[in-house]
Amino acid sequence: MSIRVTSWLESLQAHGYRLTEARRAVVEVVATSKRALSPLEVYEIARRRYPALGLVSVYRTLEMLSALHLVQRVHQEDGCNAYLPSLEGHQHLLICERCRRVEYFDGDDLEALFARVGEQTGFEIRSHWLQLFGLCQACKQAVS
Amino acid sequence: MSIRVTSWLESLQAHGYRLTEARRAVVEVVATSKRALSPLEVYEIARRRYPALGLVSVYRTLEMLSALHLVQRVHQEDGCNAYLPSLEGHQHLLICERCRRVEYFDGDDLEALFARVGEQTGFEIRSHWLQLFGLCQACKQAVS
DNA sequence: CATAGAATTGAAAACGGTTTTCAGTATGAG
DNA sequence: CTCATACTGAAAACCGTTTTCAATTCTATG
Ligand SMILES: [Mn+2]
Ligand SMILES: [Mn+2]
Ligand SMILES: [Zn+2]
Ligand SMILES: [Zn+2]
Repeated sequence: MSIRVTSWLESLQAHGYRLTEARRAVVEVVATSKRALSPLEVYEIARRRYPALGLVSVYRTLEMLSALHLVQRVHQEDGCNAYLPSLEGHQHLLICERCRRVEYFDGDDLEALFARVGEQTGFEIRSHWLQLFGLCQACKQAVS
Repeated sequence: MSIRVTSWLESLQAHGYRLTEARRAVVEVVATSKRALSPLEVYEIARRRYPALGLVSVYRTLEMLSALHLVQRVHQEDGCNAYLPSLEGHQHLLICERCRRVEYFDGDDLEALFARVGEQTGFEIRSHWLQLFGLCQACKQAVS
C-alpha cells in the first residue's frame, strides 16, 4: 500500500470522514496515478477493485480530496476535468499532450515580473498559474 | 466602429463566411470587450442590438473566431467558458478575480527555466501558459 | 459484541452548458 | 434580380455533473 494512499485515508479520517470501500477505491486510484484522470476514468479503474462503486461517489470523493488540497484539477486546451495528486506547497505542472503524464517542477523566479506587471497595470497580483505542455520521453519516441 | 470590429468582420469574409446581422452583433460585443465573457453573457449583451439573435449563433461565431485565432478561451478556477480577444502573437493574461477584467502582458523570460525542466524530465516542451490572477485597480478599492 | 443514529451509498432524476437537427430565411455571386 | 446555398433560431438531444432519496454501512457508545 502506497504511503500516499495511507496518508490520504488518514487525512480523510482526521477530518471526520468515514472510511468506506468506495472512498478507499477512489483514493487508491488517484493517489497512485502518474497522470491526470477524469472522474469517469477514475470510476472505470476503481471499479476493477470495487465493482459496486457508483460514479457519484467518485465525484464526492474528488471534491473532498480537493477541499483538503490533496488533489488539484488540471486545465488543458482539450478539457479541464482531470485530477492529479497535489504535492506539498506551490508547484507547477509539465503535462504530456499525448498521454497526460505529469511532472512537477518548481524554481520559477517570477517575482520581478509580477512586480513590474503589477506596477504597470495597477493590479494587486494574488496568484499565478504556470503550466508547460509537451511530449514526455516515451511519447516523443512514439510520435517520431 | 472599432478598428478591431472591422478587421474581424473582414477576416470572416476573407475566409468565405457571410456577413450576417447575428455575426455582426456577436463580433461587436466580443471585439470591444475588456473582460472575458461567457457565451451567455455575449448573448445577453448582443441581443440589446439585435434582439432576434439566438444563443446558438453565439456559439457558432465564437467557434469561428476561435479557429481564426481572433478570440481565446480563458481558464479560471471557477470556470473555463469565457472568451477574450486575442492580441497578435504570444502574450499572457492578468485577470481580475472579481470583475474578470483582463490585461495583457508579455516579457516573460522563461527560456532558461524551460531548458532546465526539459533536461531534467526528458520532455520536449512545446508550449506554456502563464496566467496571473488578482484584483484590478477598481476592484481593489471596492473590496477594501 | 450489540445497538442506534448519523454518515454514506448508488440509482435515478434533474440540471446547465453545449451541440445537433431541421425547416425556413437571408446572403451574395452571377 | 434570381437562385443556390450558407446561415438562422427553435427545439431536441447530448453529456458531464449535481441533487434527491430510500436503503445500507460506519462507528461511537454501552
Ligand atoms: Mn510559481
Ligand atoms: Mn510566454
Ligand atoms: Zn480550464
Ligand atoms: Zn476587477
